Amino acid sequence: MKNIDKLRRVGLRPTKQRLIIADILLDGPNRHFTAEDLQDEICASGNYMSIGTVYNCLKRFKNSGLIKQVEYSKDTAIFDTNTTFHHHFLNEETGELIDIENDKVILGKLPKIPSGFLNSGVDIIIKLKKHT
Amino acid sequence: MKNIDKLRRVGLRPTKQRLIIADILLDGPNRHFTAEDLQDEICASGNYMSIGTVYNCLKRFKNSGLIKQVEYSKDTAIFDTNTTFHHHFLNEETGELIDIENDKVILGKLPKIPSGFLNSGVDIIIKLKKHT
DNA sequence: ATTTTACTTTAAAATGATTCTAAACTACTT
DNA sequence: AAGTAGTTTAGAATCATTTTAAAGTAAAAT
Repeated sequence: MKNIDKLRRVGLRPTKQRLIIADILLDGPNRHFTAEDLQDEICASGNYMSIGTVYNCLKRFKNSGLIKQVEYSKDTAIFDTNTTFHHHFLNEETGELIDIENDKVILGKLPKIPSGFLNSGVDIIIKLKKHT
Repeated sequence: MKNIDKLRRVGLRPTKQRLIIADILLDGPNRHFTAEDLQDEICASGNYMSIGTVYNCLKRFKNSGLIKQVEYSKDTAIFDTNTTFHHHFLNEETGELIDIENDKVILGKLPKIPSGFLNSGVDIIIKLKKHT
């Protein structure tokens, strides 16, 4: 599907800037990135976009389900083009994330959900350090 | 054990400010808190401490293993007096965290750890939303 | 006990990520 | 073609956190 239609389908007006970002994010392979990473790529593609617009677009893309935001990043927000239900390895030294597809993990036993609440998602992070 | 000895045992010089913080954190029941929460409690206890010192102490307490830092907080660092291996429920509406003791969860299947790396810890977050 | 040394605290400035603002712009509707 | 509602922009503002450099303090050495 063309990116202009992906935007329309989720109710986002397809502006020039959103299409630039969609072309970068929604076609290639999955990846993890920050707002600044994306702005650099926009520059590298010969375009320009204010950092405010980059943040604004990322928020809208996320709220529309076109991308996800990784929940457990410290200083800087990390976004993820993989919108399926999945988990992550985290390289503790570099901060690098690697996807773990959902079928690679099975939770054998879950705790009792506090009453009045529903489980609305499980996130698993497996931290990695270099083998000695 | 007296807090002055808990500090000495991990190699932290027991200054007046570290003892104030130790008295607040290391005696009562487990809790989750931010640097600002702690500064408020220090005030409430009739003491004063600059926010820089609060951050500095929290970092040293964490590096010494007296407290932990919750990995998946967005804007503000959240600390945890529960230093055992455990997981969390996250109330998505309020941001409130609830501990899940380790024996309440069993991982039935783990993904293959990338070669050259060791699993250095697993963090599980179960997000909660209010039951309709 | 006094001096010395290394570590700690402090207020304030600096930083860095993110959000807000208000004006200029543009996609869509009429 | 004109109107309107949503969008982009630069720059200011905000907020958590870190850094700075000077003043203070705990522990070690005399």
